[in-house]
Amino acid sequence: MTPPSTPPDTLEELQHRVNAIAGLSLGDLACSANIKVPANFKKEKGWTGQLIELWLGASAGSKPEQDFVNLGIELKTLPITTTGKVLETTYVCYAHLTGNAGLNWQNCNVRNKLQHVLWLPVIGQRNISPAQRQVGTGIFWQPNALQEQRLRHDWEEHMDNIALGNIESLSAKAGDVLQLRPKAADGSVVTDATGVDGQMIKTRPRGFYLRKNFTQEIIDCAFDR
DNA sequence: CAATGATCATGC
DNA sequence: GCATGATCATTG
Repeated sequence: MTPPSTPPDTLEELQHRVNAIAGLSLGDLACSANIKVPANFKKEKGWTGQLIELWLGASAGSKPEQDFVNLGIELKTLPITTTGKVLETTYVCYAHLTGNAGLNWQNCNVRNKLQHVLWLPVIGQRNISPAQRQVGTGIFWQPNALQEQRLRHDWEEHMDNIALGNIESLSAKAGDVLQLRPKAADGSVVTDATGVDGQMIKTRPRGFYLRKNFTQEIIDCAFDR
């Protein structure tokens, strides 16, 4: 088995690719693709995601759009335990801290990405080596009305705070399902933002993240629990 | 011991 | 620096 060289043309094709790697370990997938598996993810934290992208034929790159643009689907790997518990929060996208006038929930990047996502659970327990971690069954998900409402509520609250110059007092504690956290190579990276008095300030870049309770709910629902 | 805040790799 | 892929590790 080798990784596909083209993106999937249809949802069915994508589903087949997902089914083909379900149950396999990251070691199997890396070996078949001639890639070396890191001993741990202290470095190369995005390794799993990039390996799965390769196997599903996702268009690589850092473009702010879905992984499968033609299908309108976003791919997310989700680290879980063998008993199905979500281990980490999920990065959604970069948060712009200025120039957000005219941006609303309907046209924002968060909604655009979460409109239709393919969740791929992967064992992520640290006591299981990366090579041995198994890929689970893919879950095609679209937010229901209530889920979208909760996401929208948190998103609007965060965006209001950003616009009002409260970015420095915003912590990851805000938001029931969607949080704002630092997102940068290290603490030296800064970007423009609006300060409390409306002046331009420099602050650490932020990103939107999905809380664990939210993603847990998605997989529980998918496994009918 | 979960969650927040920090950090790693890569390609512009 | 921005944006993608995320997990690490200190701390409350």
